[in-house]
Amino acid sequence: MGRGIPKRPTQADIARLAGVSQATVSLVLNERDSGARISTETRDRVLAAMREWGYVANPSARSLAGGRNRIIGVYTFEPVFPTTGVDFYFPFLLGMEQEAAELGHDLLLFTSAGGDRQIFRDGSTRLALADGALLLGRNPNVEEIEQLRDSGYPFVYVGHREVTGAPISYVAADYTTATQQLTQRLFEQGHERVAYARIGEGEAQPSRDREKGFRQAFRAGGKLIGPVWTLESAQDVAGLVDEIVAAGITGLVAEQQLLAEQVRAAAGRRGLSIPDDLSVVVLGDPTGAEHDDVEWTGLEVPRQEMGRAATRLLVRSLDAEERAAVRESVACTIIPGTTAGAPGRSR
Amino acid sequence: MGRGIPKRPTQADIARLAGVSQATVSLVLNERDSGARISTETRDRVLAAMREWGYVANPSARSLAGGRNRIIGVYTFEPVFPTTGVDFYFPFLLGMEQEAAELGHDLLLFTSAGGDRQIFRDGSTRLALADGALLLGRNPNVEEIEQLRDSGYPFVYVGHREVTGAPISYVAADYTTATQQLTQRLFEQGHERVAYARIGEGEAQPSRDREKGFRQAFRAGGKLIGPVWTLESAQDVAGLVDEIVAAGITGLVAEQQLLAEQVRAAAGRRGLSIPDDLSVVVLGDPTGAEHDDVEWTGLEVPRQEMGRAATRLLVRSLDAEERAAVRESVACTIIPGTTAGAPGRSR
DNA sequence: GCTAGTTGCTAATGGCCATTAGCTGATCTC
DNA sequence: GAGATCAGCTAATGGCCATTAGCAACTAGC
Repeated sequence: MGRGIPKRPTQADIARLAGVSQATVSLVLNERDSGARISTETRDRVLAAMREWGYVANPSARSLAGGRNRIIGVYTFEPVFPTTGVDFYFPFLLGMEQEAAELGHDLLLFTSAGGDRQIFRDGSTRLALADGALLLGRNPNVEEIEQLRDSGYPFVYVGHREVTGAPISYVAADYTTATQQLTQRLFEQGHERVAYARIGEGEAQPSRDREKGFRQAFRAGGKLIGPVWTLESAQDVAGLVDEIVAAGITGLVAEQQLLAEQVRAAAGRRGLSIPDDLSVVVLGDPTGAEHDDVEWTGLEVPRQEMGRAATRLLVRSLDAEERAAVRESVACTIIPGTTAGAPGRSR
Repeated sequence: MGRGIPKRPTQADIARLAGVSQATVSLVLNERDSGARISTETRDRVLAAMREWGYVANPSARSLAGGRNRIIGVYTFEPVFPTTGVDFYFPFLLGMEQEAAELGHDLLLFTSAGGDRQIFRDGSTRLALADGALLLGRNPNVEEIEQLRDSGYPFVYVGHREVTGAPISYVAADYTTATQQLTQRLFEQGHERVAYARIGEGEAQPSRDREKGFRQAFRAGGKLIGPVWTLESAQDVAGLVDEIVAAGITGLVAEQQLLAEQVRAAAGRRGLSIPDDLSVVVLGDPTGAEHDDVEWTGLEVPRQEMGRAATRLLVRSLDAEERAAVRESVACTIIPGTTAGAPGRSR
C-alpha cells in the first residue's frame, strides 16, 4: 500500500479521463430514463474509465445529494450480549438480514451507543445515516421513542410497544391468541382451576398481552377468572407452590421459562411432579432460563418471522413516502411439549 | 407524521435562529480546541436553539466533509444462512459487535450483495460506505480480494488467507499449533500409527494449516509422516475405514466433524468403537455436521475472539494512517472430549 | 495615543454527487 | 433555405458540514 491514503477517484477524475463532464459520469452511473441521453460510445468510454480506475461512488455524497442509501439501521435498547443472551436476539437479526437481503438493503447495527444506550446524545443521532431503523429491546426509553417519532424519522419497533401521543409502527408477536389457546387447551384437558404466574412487574406490553389472552380464555369458557400471581423474584417460588397447592390449582400458565423451571424444582421437593400433579405451560419468555432438557408445553416467539416482517414493513413505508403508523402481528407457534396433560392423582 | 417528510433543521437553520453564522454552529457542535474560540453566551444560545429544534447533524454531510464515519463493514462471501449455518457465523459477529461497541464503531452488514456475492459489481462497491471492512467466508473470491487490496481500501480478513502479490491483513485461528498438540497427544497416549483425513480438496488455507500441524507433530516426534487421505465426498468413508483397518491405524485426525461422525458410523457397522478401537480427534470444522451427542476430542475455533481481534486490528489500522498488512493469530482451545484414549483391544 | 496582542466571530472553500435547465450542432420539413 | 426538431452533452446549483484565513473590536502595554 505504501505511504498515505490513496485518494479514491471521483466523478470529476473519471470525467477528465474520459473527456466528458462530471454530470455525464453521473448520468452514466445512474442509468435512468430521465430526459438526458448518452450515446453508446460515450457511455462505454466512461464505463471503461470507471473500471480502469476502480471508481466507486462515495455513498455519503450520494445520500447527501438526495438519494436513499438502502441502509436499514438496527438499534437495541439494551446491550445485546450478556443479559438476555445471544439466543434471544439473534433470531430477530437473522430474519432482518434475510429480508433485507431480499429487498436489497444493508443492515447497520448501532452498537456504538455504548453503556447507557441513548439514541439522542449531544443532540445528534447516528440513526440518520440509515434510511430508517428497526428498534429492539424489552425496556425501551419511551421518551426517546416519542422524540424519534416526532422527528419524523421512519422506524418500526420489533415487539409490541404503545406510547403516548401519536401511535408508532410495530410488529408484535400475537401473545394474546397463543396464550388464550394454551389456556383453553388446559381447560379441554380437564383442568378446572388454572392460574397465571410471572416474575417481575408485568407492566411491559408483552406481559399484558399474555395476561389478556389468559383472561379471554376464561371469558370464552364462561368461567370465573383464575388467580394471577406476580412474584417479586425467583426467590418467591416456594411460596407460590404453597399457594398453588392450597388453592387446588392443577394448571399453571407461566410467563417465563425460568419461573417454570423453578416451580418444577420446588414442586419436586414437595414430591409433586409435572405434568402428573401439575400441568405447566410456558409463554415463551426465556429470560434467565437454564434450558434444562424439559420440553415445555408452550408457545414459541416467532422471532425470525418478526424480524422479517418488521423489515418488510419498514422498507415498504420508506418506499411509500406516506408515513403512517402501521402495526402487524405475527402468530406464535404452539409447542406441544410434555408438561401439560390431564389433571392427575394430586386431586 | 402527517403529509410529506418533515425537513430536518440544518446548521444554517440553527445559525439563523441563534443569530450567528453556520460556521459558529459547527464550531459549537465539534467542541475542539482548534484556534477558534466561542464565548459561553454564544455557545449557550446555539445549544439552546439546537435543543429546541431538535437539531441532528447529518452524518452523510459530516463524513463527506472529511471525517471518518466510525462504521465498520462486515462482508461475507457466502450467504450467511443455510449453508454454513447460524452457529458458524454468529460467534464471529458477536465478537465483532463487542469490540466495535467498545471502540465506538457501528457495524454495517453487507447483506444486499444477493446471490452471487460480488464486492465489485457494475464497477461500484457499497463497501466504501464503511471506513473499513471485515471480510469473512470460506470460499472467497481471491481476485476480488486482490482488487480490493489494490484499491487501498482497508480491510481485515477473518481467517487465514494468502493471496498472490502484496500481502493482506488477516486474523487467523492457530490451527497449526492446535493440530500439532492434538496429534502429539495421540502419540503420548501410545498411538503409533496416526493418520489424517479430510473431505474436500484441502486447498483452502485453513486446511493446509491443519495439515502442517499434523506434519510438525511427526517431525517433533521423530516419526515418519503418517498417511493423509483426502476424500472426494462423505460417500467414500466406508473405503476410508477399510484403509484405516488395513493400515493398522489407531489414531485418526479428522478435519471435519462430519467426517468423524461418518467414520464413527462406518466403524460401528464393522463392530469397531470409538475410542476403544480407534481414537479420533476433530479439527473444529463443523460444516455439515449433525451434532450428535458425542463429545469429540478436538479443537475449538475461537470464533468470537477472532471477531474481536479482527475488529481491533482494523480500527487500529484506520487510526494509524499507515497502511501495512498485519497478521494476527488466535489460539484454539483444546477440547478434551471423550473420543481419544490409549489404543485398545483392536491391535 | 499608538501599537501589539487577543478574543470572538464570519466568509469562503471544498468535499462528491444528482439533477435540471439549457446550449450546440446535426437532421428533417415543406 | 428558414424554421423546427432532436440527440447529446455541459454548466450550474444545491445538499450539509468542517475547516481555515482573516476581519473587527477590544485590551494591554508603554
